[in-house]
Amino acid sequence: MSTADASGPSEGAAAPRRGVPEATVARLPVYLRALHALADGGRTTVSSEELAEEAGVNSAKLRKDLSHLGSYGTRGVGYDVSHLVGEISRELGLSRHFSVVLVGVGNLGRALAGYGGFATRGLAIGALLDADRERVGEQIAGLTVRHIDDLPDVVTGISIGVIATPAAEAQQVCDLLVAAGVTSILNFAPTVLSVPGHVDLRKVDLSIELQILSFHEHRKAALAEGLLA
Amino acid sequence: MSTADASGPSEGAAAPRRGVPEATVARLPVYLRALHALADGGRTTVSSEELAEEAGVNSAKLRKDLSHLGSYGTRGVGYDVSHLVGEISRELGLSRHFSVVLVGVGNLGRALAGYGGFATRGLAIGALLDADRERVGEQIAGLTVRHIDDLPDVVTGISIGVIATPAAEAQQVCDLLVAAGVTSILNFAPTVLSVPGHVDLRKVDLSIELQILSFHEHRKAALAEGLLA
DNA sequence: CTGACTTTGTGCGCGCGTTCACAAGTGCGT
DNA sequence: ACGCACTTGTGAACGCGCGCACAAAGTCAG
Repeated sequence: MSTADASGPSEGAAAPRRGVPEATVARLPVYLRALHALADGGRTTVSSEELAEEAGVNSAKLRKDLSHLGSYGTRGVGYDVSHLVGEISRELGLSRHFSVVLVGVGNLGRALAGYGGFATRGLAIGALLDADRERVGEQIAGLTVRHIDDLPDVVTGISIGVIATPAAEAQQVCDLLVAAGVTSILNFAPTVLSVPGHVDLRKVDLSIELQILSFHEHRKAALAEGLLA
Repeated sequence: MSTADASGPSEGAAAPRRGVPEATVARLPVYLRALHALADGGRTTVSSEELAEEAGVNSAKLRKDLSHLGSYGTRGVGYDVSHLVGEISRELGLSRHFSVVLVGVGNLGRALAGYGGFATRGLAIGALLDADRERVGEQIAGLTVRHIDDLPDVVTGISIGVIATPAAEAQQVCDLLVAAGVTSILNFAPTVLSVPGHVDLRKVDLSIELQILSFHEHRKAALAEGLLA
């Protein structure tokens, strides 16, 4: 369960239940977005082929993914758009309307707070925190920034935390969140965090993504030079 | 090669050469960061066990990863920190000092431009573009924002593009980048982009990450309720 | 020089995820 | 009522990546 990477099961001991594969879970939000777009366009049903195209995946994969959360399609017809939206939302827990606490209101934090995609469906930022007294009291996206010292009071009933602080403070903030009862953390700080086993941790590292692209460019360039020689 | 997800090989036809696994490439930047930290701390050698701990991975995995880019360790001793930094940097193409063009200077774009992690080692933003005339001319992180119409002139010699625009404009911007010769794209807009086969595409989707955490919270909660019942 | 200790590099088995290909189910036209 | 066209759901094969466990290789003390 702990230290789950942006792409990896994690898993400790307990978990099975109805076992939806981690890889599938990671794609459900994409399907959901595509379905919303279709619904807004007035569509009521959609075939796996079409939806797969829209989501940028293989149609067989899509069907297998959906089959993991029950069979909600009709052979010969396809899937009912609004019904599928409901089922995926339920599976993702979006119908529970979890709140999120965001720590660190720098440029990235502001971007996240203002990010339409968050509030769009089911998830909403419930609190903003920062260590800088200058920022406390500021209004962002309809919320008032509070001081990090208020963290224990603020996170009552909130189980998801987002860390958008500098790397140096990330582990400390992480520990505070865990101590306050947060059990899922999304880390944007460029550091490896350690958390207790019962806490889910995901990371998004902007510079790593770029370095991976750099690698591919490097490889392409080396290949091209090799061909020239 | 096209439509590579944040976690998946991609692959079209050509590629082998010396074949470093995609999963390994994704971890190299993490090792690199840990190594820099060790070097700054004055360390000259490090064992796989130690470095693995620092990077949050299994030590066997670390050794296998490093073995993919040649054997640079000394049995009984460990790895030479600075030498390893050089080798990983070379493998990632960071010694080529690629420049990056960033399109979209909203909150997210600003965050990216100011992100220390970028410039840190080998990669630097070479140009900022935006469609909003209000923002053109503005100075951000030492660069002047230019208009998107200048894209063809600006990206000369730049092969990596970052898209931080709203979803609606992303595909259009993507096409412009590709037309201008960019062959690697990092997309932050919440949309599925399509690119020609020779272009590498990675995406970072903030809301998807949160929805995945929501799923895990949902599952934990359901499990707890199940135990109570 | 020898032997004990440390650490790397890797062969092997296992499980997950992807994909193909097809059987089974559904609606529509005649 | 019947068959045809369409689409789902899944069995099976394949390949990748992970982690264990160990042999090879090097260091250091005496």
